Amino acid sequence: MDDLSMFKNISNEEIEFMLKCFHAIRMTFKKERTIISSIINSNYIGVILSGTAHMVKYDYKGNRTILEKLERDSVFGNIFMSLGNDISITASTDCEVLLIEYTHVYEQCRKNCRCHTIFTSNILSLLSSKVSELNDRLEVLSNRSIRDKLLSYFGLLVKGKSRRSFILPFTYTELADYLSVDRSAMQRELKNLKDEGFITTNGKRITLNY
Amino acid sequence: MDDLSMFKNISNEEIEFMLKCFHAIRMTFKKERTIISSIINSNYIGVILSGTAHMVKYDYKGNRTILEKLERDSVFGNIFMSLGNDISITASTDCEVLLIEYTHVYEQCRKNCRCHTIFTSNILSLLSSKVSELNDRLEVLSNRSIRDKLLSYFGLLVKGKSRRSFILPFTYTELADYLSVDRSAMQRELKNLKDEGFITTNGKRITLNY
DNA sequence: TTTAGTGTGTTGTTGTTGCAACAAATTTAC
DNA sequence: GTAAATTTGTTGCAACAACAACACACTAAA
Repeated sequence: MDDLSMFKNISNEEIEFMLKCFHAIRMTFKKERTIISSIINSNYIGVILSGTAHMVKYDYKGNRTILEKLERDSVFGNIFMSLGNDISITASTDCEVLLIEYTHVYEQCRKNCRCHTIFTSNILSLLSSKVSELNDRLEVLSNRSIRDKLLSYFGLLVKGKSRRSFILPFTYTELADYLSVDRSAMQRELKNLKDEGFITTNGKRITLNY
Repeated sequence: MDDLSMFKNISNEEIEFMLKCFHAIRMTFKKERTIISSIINSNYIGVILSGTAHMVKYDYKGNRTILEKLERDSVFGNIFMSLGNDISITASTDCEVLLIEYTHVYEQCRKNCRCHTIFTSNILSLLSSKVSELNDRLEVLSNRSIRDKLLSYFGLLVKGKSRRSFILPFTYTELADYLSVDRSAMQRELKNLKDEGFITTNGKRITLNY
């Protein structure tokens, strides 16, 4: 349990104590079952303990978009993403989740435990990474052309790395979704980038030559 | 001072005490001056006390994107937005800001003051709203056409309001930047929407007829 | 092993968007 | 109150991207 980001630097004994204090709920969900109901979604913060789940969105046409893939350690709840009627979280395999009421995140109880302070600080860190992630995506999407979106995204993937090469963490179809562009148009642009020598690809391995 | 979101539920005396404890810095900036320097940006969280500022990004072609408009109570800093070389915060009028070191947000000092706990909780709230805001912007930008971007953005502006009418919080030039589209193309699309009867405009007041 | 499902790669066509350029209106500065 | 700067509104044109449609590769299931 102490390997979860939200419990970082908290001992297992302390965690056990906190979870009791928080009246945390442990639930299991069968594959394909909906984890988030509107009741839960307004008051709880959840973390996946085992299995995988998808955060999905249905648009007005009924098209399903996977907003996020959740696995052990992934956190969800209204603080991280305003979950409206159109968004839900569904178990993609059998999975186990831990649910904690918001109140405990926002307010320290009287006891003023050391672990609670750390817990809050951990949630703060998680939220901060979330913001960073969203900002990255925004930076990519704010490019006007597919070419610039691709280059901007590739730039993020090699940022801070020594080699200007990386393995795409998506299928190409998913990449098009992430960039919010037409897949075939993206494919065409990738081809152009290859032909012009800007990039070299080998399956999902992409190398930037600039 | 106690009207600022980050100091919500904290008395002015406590605030004064905290600011001393935090070694908070108060600075003023003349119009058009850059507020964020790389030194400040890595270690501080800032809040605008008076005046207005813009968080802007320039891409390699020189296109300007307004990432955010900042006014009294707006908070900025790396937890809220990874500020790179291409992003800066510029005073759009003379303004005054308060700067607090990160350390104080993440870590409680020994004293374990009530106000510090509340302060952290307030920052948590702010971050959470930030996430929500970014998600909104992402939803807008993930639309593939200018028309859908506009309609999606207008939809957000009337969400929860009784009247399907609002005053645009931007100039039209700024709106184009916000949507990451060409201004003239956006203007053309607005004209189409008007001609087709979807919207009615009167200066910056826009009414949705659907 | 066949079949269904999904991902990849490609192309023609059509509608949309970015760009450049300009005039008119409005705001801001002096 | 006038000049300067910015915003708004328009248009033609060229470039671009979405869409649709298809073939092929690969994977998983029956």
